[in-house]
Amino acid sequence: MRDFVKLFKALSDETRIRILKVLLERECCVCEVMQALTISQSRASRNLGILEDAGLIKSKRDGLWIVYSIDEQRMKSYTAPLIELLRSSLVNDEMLLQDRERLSHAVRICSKAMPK
Amino acid sequence: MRDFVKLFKALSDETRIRILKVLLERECCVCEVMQALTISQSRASRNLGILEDAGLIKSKRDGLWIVYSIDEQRMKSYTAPLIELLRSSLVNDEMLLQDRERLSHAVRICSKAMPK
DNA sequence: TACCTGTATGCATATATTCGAATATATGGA
DNA sequence: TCCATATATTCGAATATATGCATACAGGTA
Repeated sequence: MRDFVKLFKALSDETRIRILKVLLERECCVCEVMQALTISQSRASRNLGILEDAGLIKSKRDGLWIVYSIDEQRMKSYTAPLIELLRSSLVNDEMLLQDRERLSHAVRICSKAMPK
Repeated sequence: MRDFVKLFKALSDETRIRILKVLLERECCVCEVMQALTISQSRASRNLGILEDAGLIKSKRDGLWIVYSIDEQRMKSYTAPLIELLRSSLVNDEMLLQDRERLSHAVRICSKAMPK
């Protein structure tokens, strides 16, 4: 039986919803997510891990970076309606506008870009 | 903006998933839910309330009883894919088989039927 | 090897959630 | 009005979750 509880738990957090919406725009490495949402590195990493563990996103290594993206393979199965649900809510999402704006200026090198 | 977090929080609990699946079978009053799942009265009432607050189910009074049911009106909007997701998982659900069996014997009068 | 950098994780803490037991509320009948 | 009963709510304890800080880990480079 599919683990609905784990799936919905992963979705029941505002930070993770924001991350998913940003990932619907394009794939991101951890440092881009933290810049887009202006959250800490550990917070970004941990929440990305929870989303991945729930099967909503996947990761691949690209040099020093770990790049996360919506798991299109799974989307075709049971997570598809969930992703569609998120997609349908992208309009008039003020928070997403800000996250997207910051993402457009995000760079892959964090330490210098984000002294904090 | 739709309150996804509240919606998914409501779904991220095994008791509430079981309740939803039972309600997909047929509408139930609180005491039928508690008998079907063999849970306490306060637990049944509280979790039904959470599901209702999230907009997944609705309630109507029938004499002494409050009867809960899937909110078909909302199903047509954004909760539809969620309900479909649940429906698709009804097969091979061992727990549901048991809940359903107990529901078939449930009666509307609790105090005598469930001395506990 | 040694070092730098991006990411993951262990730990402590603040907050949130869940539950049972007890109590409050609401409806219907005598 | 008074009582019985179905449901809702409050309270406290146990447990789970989210986060920051510090540190460990891993890949790239010299």
